[in-house]
Amino acid sequence: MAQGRRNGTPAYQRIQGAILKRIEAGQLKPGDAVSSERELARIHGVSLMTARHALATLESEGLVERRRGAGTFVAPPKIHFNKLMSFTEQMASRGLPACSKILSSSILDDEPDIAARLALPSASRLIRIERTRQAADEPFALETAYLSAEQFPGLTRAGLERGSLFSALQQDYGVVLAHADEEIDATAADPKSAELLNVARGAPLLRIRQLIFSITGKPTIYMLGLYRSDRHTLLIRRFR
Amino acid sequence: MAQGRRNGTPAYQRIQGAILKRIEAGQLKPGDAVSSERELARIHGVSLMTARHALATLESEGLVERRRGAGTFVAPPKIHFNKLMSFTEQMASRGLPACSKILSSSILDDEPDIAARLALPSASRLIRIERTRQAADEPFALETAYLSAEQFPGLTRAGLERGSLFSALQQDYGVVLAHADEEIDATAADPKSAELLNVARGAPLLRIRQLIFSITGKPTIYMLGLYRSDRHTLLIRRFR
DNA sequence: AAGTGGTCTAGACCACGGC
DNA sequence: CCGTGGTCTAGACCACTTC
Repeated sequence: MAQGRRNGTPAYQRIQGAILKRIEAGQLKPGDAVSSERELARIHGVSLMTARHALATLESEGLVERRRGAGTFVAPPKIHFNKLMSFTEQMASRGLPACSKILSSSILDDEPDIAARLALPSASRLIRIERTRQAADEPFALETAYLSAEQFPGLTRAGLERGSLFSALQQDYGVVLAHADEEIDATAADPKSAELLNVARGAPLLRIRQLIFSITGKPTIYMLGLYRSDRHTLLIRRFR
Repeated sequence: MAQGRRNGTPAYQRIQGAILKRIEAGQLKPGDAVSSERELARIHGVSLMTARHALATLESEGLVERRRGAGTFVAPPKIHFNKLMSFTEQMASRGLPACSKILSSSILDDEPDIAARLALPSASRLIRIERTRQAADEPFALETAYLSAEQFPGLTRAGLERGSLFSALQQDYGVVLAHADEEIDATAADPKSAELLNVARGAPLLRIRQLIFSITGKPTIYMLGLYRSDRHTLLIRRFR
């Protein structure tokens, strides 16, 4: 029979799909045993190597754990460390009410450094959006985002008040964000930031400069964030 | 013949080792083609599936890229984002000379908060090691590590001057570290830290508190680090 | 002892890339 | 066209865990 593709999808992907469906439906919970290689091979009418391949790649994606002699088990809930989330998503995931206020939204045409980071010609027109972020009526962050004015015409007036910048890019411009490289350090609050964040001048702030890439690999947003360190800590997980 | 293990190592790992050796020796540079599946199978006297497995897992580890119809190529220089590395490893990977100085090394028995983070009974005896880290003759970090005194007897005097804490744990106690959860914020330098780091009192510092886990999942080291923000930035990459 | 994952064989056909 | 990686078969033995 050769490829057991009934519909163009490789057999091992169909098997993975069947398992993922049961996990998403809640029939399989973390720690539960998944069908064994031999069982999957029998059920789906494939060879052992194919069933094995399905489980092996699910393991490398962190969805299941395999223990020799014991079986294959649904992996513990994935922890959302190091996830690229919009502010709105972050707050929602913590169950906190969030709001943000746009301080300014303008078009610049002489920011060669930032244009370069976005891989644009030096004199490109850029949208700059300055926002404060607050939770529980207290501002805790100041974020300035830069995007290509050419790529996102009309963004300045778009529905940034009602939703997140991330979802606006996706819904209005079809741009899906994939990952961000961030540079993190500490800095002292300058007078303007101090006032906006309601802290003393010179107070330590966490500074995060991030370059956010779309799934096509194109640098899309450059964002500078200043965070009150008494209201915000960054959690990351790193691996060997 | 069944398993082609000549020395207990699986054949696919021997093949990977041979490839990695050539990469490390500089014979293969990023972008260079690696031997094809069929070639590897012939050279090492294994079946195609085995050679394939060797390349497939190297790919999932990000060491090579495979392009259908074209071949397998050494992956571009690995970016060490979000990697758990010892200070010594970090500096070495940047080609910088590094050194550290142990300020104190002592045993404490009344640090219930820290003991709790390490999942130890409140009154556990803890080793505390305070070090400054420096590069180019200037201190840029102050790190305080806490470990179980019971788990690591004699560590205080062990060869921390000659090598890294990470490698000492691995070589002398067989403990291999796997990942770390970190909490990052900004703080102002207190008088003592300011003096040790040679900055003004109140200067902003990047503070990283990390709990480092071994491969067995046991919390093993609690480390508090203070970093001069003018000499050190943290780079991370996050994904959707 | 029975069942599981880990490794391996010696082939096969397909889809794709570059010449 | 030829070589590449992608998928797949129908078995095999080994090492390990669980009972």
